[in-house]
Amino acid sequence: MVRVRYAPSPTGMPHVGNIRTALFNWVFARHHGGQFIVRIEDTDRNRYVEGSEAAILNSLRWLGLDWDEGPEVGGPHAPYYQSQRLEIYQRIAHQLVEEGKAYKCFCSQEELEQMRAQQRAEGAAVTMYDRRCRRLTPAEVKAREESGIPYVIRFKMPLEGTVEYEDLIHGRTVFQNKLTDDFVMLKSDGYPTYHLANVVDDHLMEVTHVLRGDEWISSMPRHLNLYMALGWEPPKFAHLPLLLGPDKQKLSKRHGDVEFTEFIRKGYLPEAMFNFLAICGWNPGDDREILTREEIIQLFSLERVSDNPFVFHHDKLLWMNGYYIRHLPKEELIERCIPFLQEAGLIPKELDAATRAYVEKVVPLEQEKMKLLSDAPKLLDFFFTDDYPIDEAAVRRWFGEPHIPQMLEELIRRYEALEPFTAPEIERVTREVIAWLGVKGGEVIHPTRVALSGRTTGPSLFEMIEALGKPRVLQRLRRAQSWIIR
RNA sequence: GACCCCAUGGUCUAGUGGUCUAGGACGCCUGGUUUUCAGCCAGGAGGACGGGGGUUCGAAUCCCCCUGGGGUCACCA
Repeated sequence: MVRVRYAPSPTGMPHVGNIRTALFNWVFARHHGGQFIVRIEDTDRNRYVEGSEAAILNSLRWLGLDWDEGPEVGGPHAPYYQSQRLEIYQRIAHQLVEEGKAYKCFCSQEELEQMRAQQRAEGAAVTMYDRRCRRLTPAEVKAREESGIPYVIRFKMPLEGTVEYEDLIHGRTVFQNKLTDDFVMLKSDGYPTYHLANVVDDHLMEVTHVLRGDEWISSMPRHLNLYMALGWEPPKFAHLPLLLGPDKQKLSKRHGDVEFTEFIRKGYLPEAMFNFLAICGWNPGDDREILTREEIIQLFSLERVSDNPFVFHHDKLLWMNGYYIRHLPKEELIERCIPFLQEAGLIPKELDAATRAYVEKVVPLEQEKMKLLSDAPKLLDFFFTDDYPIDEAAVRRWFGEPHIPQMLEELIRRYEALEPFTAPEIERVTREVIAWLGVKGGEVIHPTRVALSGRTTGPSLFEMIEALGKPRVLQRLRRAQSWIIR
């Protein structure tokens, strides 16, 4: 039975790279008919960010990544919050001390800083804990404990030898033990560090595969040695390629929009995000890139996960989102656009039947142009309000043309009498006006569009006129008469 | 700096010794369609596969070195 886990730390808003890791774990579990566990690694009391856990869980739900064990749903290995499992880590840490595999370190922050400064002064490019407390005699330890000096528990890294493992993505990797210092397992506040808590929980929760970012590779000697010291069989490891910013640095806040909730807010579709995240470092082995969730689950394999870092460019995501929007059934598109139109204040929170019908008529007109659901308000504002931007340059371009006064007059006269007020009929009479004026189609169509929407681009004109409705059209055409430049 | 990871057009990726004069996608350009934009359709530019050595009849594909980029070196995860 495959068991994987996503182990976020509630120290900030979730990040795309982080959610990508969650998605890979979820897909891997579902592919193998295994279980997906969510475990909250809230062991850093200083960096805890209120609300981030909810944001993380909501992001998973939004993407449709359901978890078999974890917060809210519980499970056989509860609790799934590390802050509620402190006794376990403490017990194990002290057990390792008793077995001589770990030791108490009484060095203060100041002392450590001093040590590092000293090492740097001596020309060391990198500092390493000098293991001074590892050499303390039992009597010295006892004395310090009795005088109440706070301590941490450090793991005794082997001073020589190597550890190696077979990474499911990178292959065999070897590390020299002497290069890693005696890392802290248990902090002086009694909380475990990532290394301890992670190893302990992955073992206790019977995790079979650890899929996490490449940045963790360098922690492998710690984790491997811990597993050995505890006499536990380590799970299989697969380190996923890092997501990079356009400058090839590890993706972070300074690269702009990387907060996952920001993508949700902007109007990306969950199915598009799911698809895109899945191909961030993975491919099905053929030319397909647009894949359904089912296809991804079915085709997923760690062998097809790339081992080179992935530069995250928004272009392609945006394209893919537009693709998914274009392929959305109309009713679906309408439902998803409504909240964005409400948010923009274009329609009320409570929709009456007439407004709803109007929305249903208008939204599909711009479906193919939308890249984001949040484009809807910008694209459609003039349908809902008279307070929309007017392209002044376009007005100057058209409203000095000699045929405009007559054109407006004719259009108003004919539209007013037109029944039914439908696109084909509107097109018919508009073309009559064009013929009557003896001008090219565009010379009527373009200025009319400007008169009705304030801009030079938009939906197909006749459909747009039908949707706007006769009263609004007449009112705007009359207003446009005041724009005429003589 | 040390250790580790990575190296195919701007970006993502296919490619696991010959079928590659390197395929696909995004982006870019051109043309077509159309009342505009978008979309759609059709074309196009852009890589001698980071460099150098090998191995081999034959290498983008295997090996070595170099170079470049990245990650990690906390009582953060």
